[in-house]
Amino acid sequence: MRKKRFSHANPSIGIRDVARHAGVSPMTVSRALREPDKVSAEMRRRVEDTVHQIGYLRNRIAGSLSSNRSNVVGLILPSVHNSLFAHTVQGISDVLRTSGHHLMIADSGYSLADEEEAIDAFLQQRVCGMVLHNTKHTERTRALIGRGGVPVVEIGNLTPHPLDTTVSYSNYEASRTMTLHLARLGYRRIGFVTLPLQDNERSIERRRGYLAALAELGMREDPRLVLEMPPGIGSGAEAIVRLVEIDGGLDAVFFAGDVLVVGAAVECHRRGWAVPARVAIATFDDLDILRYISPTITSVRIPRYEIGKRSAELLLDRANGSSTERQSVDLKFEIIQREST
Amino acid sequence: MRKKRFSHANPSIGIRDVARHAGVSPMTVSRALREPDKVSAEMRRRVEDTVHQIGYLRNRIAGSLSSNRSNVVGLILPSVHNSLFAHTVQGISDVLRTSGHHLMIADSGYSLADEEEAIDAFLQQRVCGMVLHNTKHTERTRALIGRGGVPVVEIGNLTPHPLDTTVSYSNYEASRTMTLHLARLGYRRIGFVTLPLQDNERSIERRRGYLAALAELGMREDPRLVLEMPPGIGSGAEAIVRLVEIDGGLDAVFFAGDVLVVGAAVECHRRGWAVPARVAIATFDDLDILRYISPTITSVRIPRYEIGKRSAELLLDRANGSSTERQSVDLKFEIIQREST
DNA sequence: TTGTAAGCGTTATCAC
DNA sequence: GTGATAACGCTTACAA
Repeated sequence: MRKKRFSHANPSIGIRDVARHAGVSPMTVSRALREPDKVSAEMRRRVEDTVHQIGYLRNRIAGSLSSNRSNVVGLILPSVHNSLFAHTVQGISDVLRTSGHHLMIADSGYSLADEEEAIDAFLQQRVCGMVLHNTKHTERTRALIGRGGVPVVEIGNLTPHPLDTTVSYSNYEASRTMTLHLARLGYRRIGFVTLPLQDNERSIERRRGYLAALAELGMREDPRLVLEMPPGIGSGAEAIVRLVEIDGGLDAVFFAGDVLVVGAAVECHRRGWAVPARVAIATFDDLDILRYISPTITSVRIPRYEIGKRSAELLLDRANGSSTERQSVDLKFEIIQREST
Repeated sequence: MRKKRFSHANPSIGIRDVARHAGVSPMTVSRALREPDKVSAEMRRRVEDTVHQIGYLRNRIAGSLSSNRSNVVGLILPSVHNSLFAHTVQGISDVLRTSGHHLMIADSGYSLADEEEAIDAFLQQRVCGMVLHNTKHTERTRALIGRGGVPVVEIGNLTPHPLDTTVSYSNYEASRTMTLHLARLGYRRIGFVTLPLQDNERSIERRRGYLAALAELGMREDPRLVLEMPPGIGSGAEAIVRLVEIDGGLDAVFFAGDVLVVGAAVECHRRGWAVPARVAIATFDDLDILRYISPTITSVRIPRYEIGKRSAELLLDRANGSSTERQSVDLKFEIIQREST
């Protein structure tokens, strides 16, 4: 016997209502909606008609509980705000949409503790998989994911010890390669501007790549030529001025990310410093604008959309059990040589 | 008698396990976790300890089904990719995080049909509210929302006939005001570059505002001075060239959104067209970069972060029943006068 | 303050 | 191909 509960404000139309109206069992309705092939053509039509008639809306919450499966993927970004991630999110979103999945986004505010909290929350929501931009995590995060039984893809860096699967590129190699590229072009005193290093494996790896290149080249590392700056256009402008003023011999600066280089380019223009004659500049992240401003700016191109796409694909493969192996997919990078170097 | 289902791969730890270990009833565990105040201090501690010990993870799916409440908000954007939305998403995200809610994002690809599909999906997921950027919708979308019983906030335009609540600014007024501003500065032949108008109330309203201003000023509307262009930097460059070449008397161009104006600025610089002497330029959306490039660019400033924040706040008020009235909140805009005009 | 019983709306299982 | 039944893991309502 079913009792009515008073609390439910929304006595919404359920699968049994559809069943009653169509004169079939709830189970048949459920089948007709989820696996139309396992139901006779006529039955399918009858159910679909009834659904439209009475305006039935499937309850995925109930479905998920019953089937112990969900169609929601969680994504954790250092910052929702940062437009660099937009391409990656689009890649993920595009894949999920075509397979009937949904995307939940949280930001970790560049803090490992916040990431942990977000992961905990996602696990409580029983997401079917997670994409993490970070590759550094708290102990408890690793523990949670370890026993969570939920597939995870890390995308910020091709880390040597992934939690599970990783789809990315090597920040170390990209940074090293660009530095070598600058040296090959003849630059001898190369400055480096990094984003905050705290808890950020990507920044740390980029700096490591820069230093490795210097070592290979037999160039002496000079701490005064390495600046740690917050993100932002103004930050890049400030950085180029400080570097040039510290060292008259400086002939190139590599900006390790964000829009720093845009500020630098503008500032050079403003001060009449010829680029690349007076100082060459290069950057990570092939922002659209780099191709348009004058001089056009040399950069590392990262396949951000592709990273989103592939990571979502692999995640879904793992989530539906069609693949069980952990992978490390290296999507590489390119050096785009332009006028600024 | 409870039968075991064979299908469940993850015989995860449930609330009854916690209850057993702690020597209390499941109900008490539930209370201790959701409403700690309604439980004795000692009981609270005992439950919390047990939770940590056995590694229990709340199942929100089950909770939502049972309570007929959810803590997930759905957001539908024309394009996830577009970085202009980043501020708004951040505003929403910040509010949701502090109140224990989650954000699900879908994109409608600038198509009303896709928006409808996304809304249908969100409703199936039983979101507790939705934020829509679009203000134009299909019939069925309106019907779905009408009977959905789920609060909705529209944010793209302060539309006169909102589905429910709206938090935005008037695209019409902003565009009109900027056009009047240009006229007041002495410009007499003002071109207008709009983003695609198809199904986009924002673009349509902006053009309407421009035309209204011309009428007020007694300036004749010239269809050749109105260009509809796709978004993108290159698009803006192309537009300025076409407009200047069409009409030698043109003395200003108002770019109605996106990064169009950046392309225009760069192109003017490249061709040696003095800004604003040869042609003045202005735009919607106070992108960071507009303050840095030379000349700095006049723009409409829209409180994007604030729109996200306020819309999330109102949505939650509606969702938890603490407010039942539909509102139209006008967050206004500002004209930022800079060197380009 | 704590416990008991019933049910949230669906799906897995197994029988027909 | 279709249906009956028992869960899924939690919360509501009410009793103690």
